[in-house]
Amino acid sequence: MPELPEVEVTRRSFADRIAGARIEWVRLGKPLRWPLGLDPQQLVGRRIQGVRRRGKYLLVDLDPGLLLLHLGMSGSLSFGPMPAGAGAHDHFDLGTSLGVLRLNDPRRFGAVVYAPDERSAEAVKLLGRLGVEPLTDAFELETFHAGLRRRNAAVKQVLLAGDLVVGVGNIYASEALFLARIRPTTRASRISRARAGRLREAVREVLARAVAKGGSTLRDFSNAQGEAGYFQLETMVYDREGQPCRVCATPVRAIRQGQRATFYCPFCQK
DNA sequence: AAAAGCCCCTGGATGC
DNA sequence: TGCATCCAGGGGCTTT
Repeated sequence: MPELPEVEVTRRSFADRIAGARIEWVRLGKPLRWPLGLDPQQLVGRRIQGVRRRGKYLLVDLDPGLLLLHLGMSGSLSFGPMPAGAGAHDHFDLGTSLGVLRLNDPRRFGAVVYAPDERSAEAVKLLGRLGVEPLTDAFELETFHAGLRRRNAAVKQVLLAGDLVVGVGNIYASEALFLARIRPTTRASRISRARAGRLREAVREVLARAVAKGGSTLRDFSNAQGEAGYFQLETMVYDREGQPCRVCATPVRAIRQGQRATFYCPFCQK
């Protein structure tokens, strides 16, 4: 599920509602990817100042400290009135004066990690290698092209790696490469400046559109208000193997790169 | 330094 | 209906 658009949509769906809340209790379910890193009781009494996003991480700013929250492959958050009970996959509850923030994550690839501040070892370990934010002015063509040129791997895998640019997961990598008319198997080092420019624009376009559509709900994604997204209804190639390309009607092709599915149009993408 | 594989975990779809 | 197999939106870690 959650790539940059889903995480950002989630953030927007509860950030304003939770800001200013006081933490009153914490409930932990089964272990997530990493331990919280702090006695949960230590969180009680702290105020939530706001919620930011970095890549696919949510940063819940506390006073003091912060929680780094990741949705993994199957996580979703909800924030609202006290739920009746906890389900089998509800693995983290933050009870606050303004409502309960709950992480539901069947596969438990997600995580909630406490860090004393953004420069602490705990935070740097998770955020330190992240690339530039694609929807900001910091995503510059010069730097992007230079980064691509020094990588020999397939451009799709370089996008997924997240150290050049963050937030592009498996769905949006295929979609962005389609928009840019670049074949996913192209070695990043061989992408011209002009094509890098197209790719940069395509990444921004596809992520911004997905945010506007509330993200993609493939199986079970919903934002913290329980609302589904609709971007999956307009994907150009993702999960459309054998179906006609929406531009040229050539059947969409599926391949595997690094144990992940890639979709592209063999006619439109060179 | 970069790239390729492995693995964490559960559930849904598919095939026999 | 039951069981085995494969696949899934991520990404850190280890090995080449």
